[in-house]
Amino acid sequence: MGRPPCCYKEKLRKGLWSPEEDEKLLRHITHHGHGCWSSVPKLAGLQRCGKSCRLRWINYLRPDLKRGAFSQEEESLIIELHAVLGNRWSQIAAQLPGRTDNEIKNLWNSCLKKKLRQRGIDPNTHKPLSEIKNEEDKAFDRNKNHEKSSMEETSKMGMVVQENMISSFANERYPLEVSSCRKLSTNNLAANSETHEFFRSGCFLTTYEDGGTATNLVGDFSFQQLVYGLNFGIFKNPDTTLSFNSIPNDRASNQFNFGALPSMILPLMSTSNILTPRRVKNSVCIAADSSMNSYTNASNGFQTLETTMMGTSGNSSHESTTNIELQSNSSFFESISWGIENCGESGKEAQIQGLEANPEEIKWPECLQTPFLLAPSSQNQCPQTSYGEIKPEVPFPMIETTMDIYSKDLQRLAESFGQIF
DNA sequence: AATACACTCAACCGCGCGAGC
DNA sequence: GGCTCGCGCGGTTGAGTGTAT
Repeated sequence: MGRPPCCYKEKLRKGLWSPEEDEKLLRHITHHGHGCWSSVPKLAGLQRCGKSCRLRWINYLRPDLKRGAFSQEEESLIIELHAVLGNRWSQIAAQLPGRTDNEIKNLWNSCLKKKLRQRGIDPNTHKPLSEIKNEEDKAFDRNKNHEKSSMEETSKMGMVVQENMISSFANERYPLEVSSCRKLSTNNLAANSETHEFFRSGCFLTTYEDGGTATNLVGDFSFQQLVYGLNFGIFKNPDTTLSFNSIPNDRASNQFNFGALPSMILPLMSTSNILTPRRVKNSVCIAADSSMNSYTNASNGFQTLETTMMGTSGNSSHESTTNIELQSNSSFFESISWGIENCGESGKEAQIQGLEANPEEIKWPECLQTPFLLAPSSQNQCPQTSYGEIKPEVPFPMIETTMDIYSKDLQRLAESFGQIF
């Protein structure tokens, strides 16, 4: 039990401040500073306690206060900071000039918490609400998927993964495993604002000796990351090497290795570019948690998959959201099921060479012959392109996509590691 | 128009902490 | 070391306002 409030000592006013009171307090502090708050009311001629005066000054009268609604940037920053600092409102407020802890706290409680929940994120832990459920699902899927083993399908799709190449981050390993490749049902995708999947992943920003750069995702791959990878592939440097969804570089040998998803992108990209090994100059790993929601656009039937990636490193944190809009296609969604082939080096080489030699002969699952449409969610006028019709020489829409934003944000994170790319 | 409900936000309250005695 | 006091923080409240029925 703390001390009784100072207001109990005397008969002091409580409640809302009148303009006259504001005027008195403002005039006093402007001329004399606040000094000892407990003496302010007496000196300013107010029937208030010092605590109340202090609060009124800090939250309302202070001249450097920023008025008006919070910007999107401010909201994002608050979410980022909250992920790191929790409910330390004063520390959060210190990062937002002109904003008070009280203001931020109110915004959080009335608005931001709700927004996060709508994204399927627990505002307290900043982890997806579905995490526990997903873990249960994964445990279930692990058993099922191991039974039916997707080796054959994996081979068809040219997916090659070496588990021992997977780097760890945050002192943990997130090995690729079949169980993480959860298949989504159409019903799930049709649900409104549902978090489908949560995956922990590492994100690598890599520069190559030939001057190229790449963003590699690694970790607990999922179907969503496949879509994520498509998003990367469509809009980011389509005519050069893309390792966005590859297994991370094997640092021991400084060798770039190939991942599970490029085969999905092959019809869109130059095969040789994707598969040509490149020597790594530098690479930084960023730990990240991600969640994905889908929304259905009733007017055009498009699914918007919204991926939110939250990364932390040291004292900094980050959140970015990527949207990709897909036209619903039940056969496509239902049929995607891919796994990992933990093959040896020779097997990998053979597959790579095979693909390089005869990229046209890649066997695609029947379902993937069904065209699906891609368009950036913010630009519905973007050409709707059947992936089967895309030719490498056709220029891709190079627009400021969310992926570009994402890259910038990753850059910020990378800089927090003290590395410049 | 009346009522209920939801939401925002200013302000209050309790408590922890550190300084001073 | 123990006590008092002031400051600052975070949780909570409740008046005011907006919106739906």
